[in-house]
Amino acid sequence: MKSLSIKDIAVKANVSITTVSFIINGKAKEKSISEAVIEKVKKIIEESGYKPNQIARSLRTGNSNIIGLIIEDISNSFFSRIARLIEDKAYKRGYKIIYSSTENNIDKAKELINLFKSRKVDAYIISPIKGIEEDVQMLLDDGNPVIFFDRNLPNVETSYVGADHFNASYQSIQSFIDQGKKNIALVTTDINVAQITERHDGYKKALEDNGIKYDDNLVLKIHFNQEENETIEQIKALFENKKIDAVLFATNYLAISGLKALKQIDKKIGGDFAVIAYDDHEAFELHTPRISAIQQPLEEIAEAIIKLILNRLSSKGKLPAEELIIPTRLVLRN
Amino acid sequence: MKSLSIKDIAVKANVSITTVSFIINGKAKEKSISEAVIEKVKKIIEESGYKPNQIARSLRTGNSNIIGLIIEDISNSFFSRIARLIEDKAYKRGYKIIYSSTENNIDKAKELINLFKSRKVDAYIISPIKGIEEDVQMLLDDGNPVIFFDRNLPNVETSYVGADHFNASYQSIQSFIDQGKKNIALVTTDINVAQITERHDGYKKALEDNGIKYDDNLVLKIHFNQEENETIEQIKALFENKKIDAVLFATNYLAISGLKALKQIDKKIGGDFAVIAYDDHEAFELHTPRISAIQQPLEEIAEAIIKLILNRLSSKGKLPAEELIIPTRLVLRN
DNA sequence: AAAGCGAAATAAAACGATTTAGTATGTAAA
DNA sequence: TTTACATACTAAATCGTTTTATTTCGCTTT
Repeated sequence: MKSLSIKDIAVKANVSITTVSFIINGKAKEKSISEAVIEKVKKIIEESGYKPNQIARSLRTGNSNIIGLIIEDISNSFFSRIARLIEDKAYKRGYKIIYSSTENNIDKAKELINLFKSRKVDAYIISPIKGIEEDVQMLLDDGNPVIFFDRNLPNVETSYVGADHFNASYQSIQSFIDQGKKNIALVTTDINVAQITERHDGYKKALEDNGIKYDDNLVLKIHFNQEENETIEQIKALFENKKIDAVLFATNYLAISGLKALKQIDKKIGGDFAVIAYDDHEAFELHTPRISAIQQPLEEIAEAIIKLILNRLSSKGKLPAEELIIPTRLVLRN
Repeated sequence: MKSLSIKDIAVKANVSITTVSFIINGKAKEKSISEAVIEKVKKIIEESGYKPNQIARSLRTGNSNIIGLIIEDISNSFFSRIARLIEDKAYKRGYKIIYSSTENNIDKAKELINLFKSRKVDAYIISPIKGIEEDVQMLLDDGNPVIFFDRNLPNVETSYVGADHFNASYQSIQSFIDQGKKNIALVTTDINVAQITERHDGYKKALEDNGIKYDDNLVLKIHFNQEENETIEQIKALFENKKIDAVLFATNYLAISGLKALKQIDKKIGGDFAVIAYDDHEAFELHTPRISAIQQPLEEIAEAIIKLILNRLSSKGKLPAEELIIPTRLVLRN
């Protein structure tokens, strides 16, 4: 069964397509359509269950009411939660979200941008990776709103919403030091993005400010796409070979692997060994003992992203790039 | 800057739009376009970076190469993992996924179906809830492929992929009984979907088959949309007021809440008190002691869904509805 | 009665692709 | 020489909307 078109409605109501279109789009008054006709047409639309074809509409108007969301991995709880919040908020304002995961693969990220471009999404929300600067710049040059979140690309001038990774990391290390820890390790990833280097820098700075010498041997960089088992082995090696009394995990999935590693070598978390994880996770509250974590205010981040996007969409001219750095919360669980 | 259209390419190459279209769509040979022209046009497309406007293409061909995925909640790890797998597999076959969460809200689910319909998605993958039968039936009547997963709606005849919830539940209870447990509780939700009632039925049947009387007081039905704190209080009440030596949690988020509750009342999991959770979760492996869980084979489920969808998309005629019941795996962690 | 004007409605172009039904040309078969 | 047919290519219709420009009509005004 073919679905109804505006033409079918026009025929049924015995008016022109134009008239129906004006009524659908709330321009009836403005275009001085008579009350009687408005009523008649609305009734027919109601009864027939007609819904305008969004594809035709998009083709004509050039916008899709779709926002593209490009993230690292939808199955990571940080991203899936943010996605859910963004989806909710966008939905309430009449926008749909399409999301897709890059898996930190530059080619896939580029492909996704092209795909979204050919689908004429109205705006892009991207958690970017290095190597896509040019592609993003092209989007911007074409006048598309683009918001980065979680991570930033220094050479691209567009708005950014993210947590204060540097300070979050700094404070965690400071709290270790306040507890009297001296040999503080950092387990991080080797992906080259601002958010990760900021976390690394905060670690360094906190040590230096407290007169502790930075030791590269206490920093473990895990390769992004490797098997979890290998990660666990590397973390075990770190703890077995070095004297360490505190560790900051730079992402929640690293922390999960780390906890597994600690369990395997039976290293207890407690008085003389402390752990903090970046990004909270359900497992941390439940763990015995409970694991301290840096919480990013997801709700605030999502809200900020949507606000920026909608501002850009509603204003014709280009707005200056804004940077929103949102403070994190260190939840110490002991 | 306006993006290029097929017309621009045609002008540049000094051929007709038709010719360009044939070449883009790989019909050049079939339509006997000369090798020289093919080369020339391809070169121009390459150099200019032209990408066909998918919206125009969709309008004309009537299909979008988009599959709509309607789930309960993308931030639930079961769904986000499935989503990721489906996305991956679909992507490799040239399909995009748009997903959206219903939050178990009938109106939102209906709205989503309409939204996807007006966007002309090629197929629907739905984890359905009661109350949307008519809407789905309309989709089917219009010839749209619809696949249910995780849950089924008995009165709608369409393909379904899901785990063997009844047996999973049955086996869990049987394993409790084999360990000598007698007072076995079930913590489940009050949402009225097949998958949840099947889990309940499996619980009942296993008890009966072992000569244990079913006791409604040992079954706690948690209201779906309530605050987690309330859930925890209810679970605490259950354990404090009844003599219970084993419990099956019917979803992973209930298990998470349950573990929190057990921690609060300091009830230890071990020899004389056993726990199994439906759907595995990272927290369970890490928990002390480790928590047993029923694993659904996500990869298999995703693969089955995609296969069914693609079959339906490639065959013109309607195929008979298929039901794929996939066995689960009970992982006992002690 | 002609001109002017506002109200009410519409015809037709446009968006950017696909596809049907051609046309023009050269060559082989009758 | 005509017919047939393959080759190489294209004009124009079409998908379902939005939107610009235009028409039609009745009513005032001069």
